[in-house]
Amino acid sequence: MKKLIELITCEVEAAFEAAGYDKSLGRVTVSNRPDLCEFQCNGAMAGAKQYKVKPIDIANAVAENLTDSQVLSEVNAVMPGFLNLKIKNEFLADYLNKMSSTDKFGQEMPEQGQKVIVDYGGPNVAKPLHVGHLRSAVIGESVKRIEKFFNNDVIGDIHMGDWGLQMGLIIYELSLRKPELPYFDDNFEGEYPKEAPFTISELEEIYPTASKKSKEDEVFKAAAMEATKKLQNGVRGYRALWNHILNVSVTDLKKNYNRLHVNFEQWNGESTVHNLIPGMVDMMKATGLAYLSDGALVVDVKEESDTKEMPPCMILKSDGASLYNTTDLATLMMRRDEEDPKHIIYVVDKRQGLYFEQVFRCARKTGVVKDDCELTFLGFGTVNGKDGKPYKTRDGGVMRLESLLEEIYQGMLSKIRENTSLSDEEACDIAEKVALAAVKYGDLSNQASKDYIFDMEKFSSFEGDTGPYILYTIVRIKSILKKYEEQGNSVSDIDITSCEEPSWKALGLNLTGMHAALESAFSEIAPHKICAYIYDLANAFNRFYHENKILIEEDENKKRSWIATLKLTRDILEQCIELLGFEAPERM
RNA sequence: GUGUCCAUAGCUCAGCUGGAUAGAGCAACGGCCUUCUAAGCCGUGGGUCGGGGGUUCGAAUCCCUUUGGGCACACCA
Repeated sequence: MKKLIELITCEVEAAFEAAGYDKSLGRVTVSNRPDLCEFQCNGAMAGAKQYKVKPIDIANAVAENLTDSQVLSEVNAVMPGFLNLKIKNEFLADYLNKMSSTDKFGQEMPEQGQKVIVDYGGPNVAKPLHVGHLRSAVIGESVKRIEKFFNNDVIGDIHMGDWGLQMGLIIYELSLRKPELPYFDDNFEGEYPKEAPFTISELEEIYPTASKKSKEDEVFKAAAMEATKKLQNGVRGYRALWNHILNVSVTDLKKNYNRLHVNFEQWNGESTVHNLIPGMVDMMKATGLAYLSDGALVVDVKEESDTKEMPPCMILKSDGASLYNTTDLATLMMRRDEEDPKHIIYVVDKRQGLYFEQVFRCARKTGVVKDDCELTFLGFGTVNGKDGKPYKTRDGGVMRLESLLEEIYQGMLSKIRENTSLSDEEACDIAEKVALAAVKYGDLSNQASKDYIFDMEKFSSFEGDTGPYILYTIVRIKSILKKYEEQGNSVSDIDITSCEEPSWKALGLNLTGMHAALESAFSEIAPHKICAYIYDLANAFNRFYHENKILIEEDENKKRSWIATLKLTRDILEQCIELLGFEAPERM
């Protein structure tokens, strides 16, 4: 269904036309002066020059044509030429009823969905997740849900780093520690053990140790590179070991991501496209686009319009080994052939912006993506501590995602226990939900591209523009609806009818704003627009709640209408937080 | 050096396809619970939107310039 603002715009456009002016001047926006009006149109001032007429004269003429509008209750032309508009309460009530009874609240969307892939530029295998991975996961999950809401067929690919030197480092370090393992015996022909010879915690210790050694010790590094090569060449024992590393890591990753309610349809990684690389490289060489420069195979991606330096995109290192670029390009090629996506969104650290620009250009030039496939780089900013520097633990180490979530969860749990006397089981369930909302809302309410300060106290304080505030609002509504039902009433199939309470109208107008909010969140790939919207909506509801006693309202019709309005408010809020990737408990 | 992003209240941030008095939250202060959850609501104080110039009837918003930051700049990912 059409957005409310479009319906009003239609009215005003017609009035402009009837007054002899261009109808494009009739664009209506939400008022920035709620004390004066609900909607406004500034077209009279824009048109004054064009028609050489005073803006106020145009505004007056247009207002004249709107006197018997079915939509508008009030039209005022004020100096210097604003058109201040208010809509009829009955019209609003009608509109809200239509929203209630229409699928997805009447949100307009493309009829034909398209295939979209979200690439999380994933975590490295064998390295613990940290706050940086939080952003990718949380933003990516929300983007995925928004895409899905708008009828797109969306695939999330975690895209792990599972193939480079890091794997060689781990394998080589392991060969020093446990040389007796059959994986290192070239003559071993039996079946390798099913159990991995290490746990996730050991793995997480081995990798940084080996990484450090390789930076300090050339010999170690060379041996690790040799191990990498053997792995990539398919040496049996190394492959078996690699599988163990992968399995142990993936199991751990799934545990963490499950807690975040983040899911991936694909668990691809750099290794997935290993076999595609030779063919791709040959193709790039054959077309003459790839050439040797300082020993490395590169593709020029410079364009004439560039004002900045644009280094070529490297396909192979001078030693002939593949690198990040190679696997990303090969992945694009694989997706082209297997999924044929129309849009690929990379949710990765914004510092990789230039790198992705190179990859995108190279991909276009060499045809590994089709022309009809849009490529988007959704770069996110750094998570900082209160000192404005990258987030660390108290002793300066990297904060593990696991510990971070646990800390917030424990904080929530003790607060909930203070305030309520719920069963342990319910308290834990609520704490988990509220903690998740706190973390996700805290992240998503910022623009993705900006750095933000991760302030555990702020997120746990439950006050102001936070996830818990949104949940609390929803729980309040649920509680009222439940009480209403307990009084023997049904909350479904009730119509909203208009009333005179300003706080009701303010709430209603806010509800109609959902369409524009979700639409811009979708088109701009900006979950924070949803946060801003539901915060406003929650405020509007809480104001209404405090000004009116719903359950003891004596006018039965009014009461029923209010209940229906509450139900719509709850449904929209829950829809929105679902798009953000969290949910509300029944009580809190 | 080149490019890019940023600079708005004491702090953290909205607002940026130009519009009327620049908004929230936190912090400070003052009200509101015998009535649907006070994790709430209402109110007060707090700003030359980094500086300068320009375009415009109108600029936090667009353009130029300047200062101060962050980040990136082929064999890491």
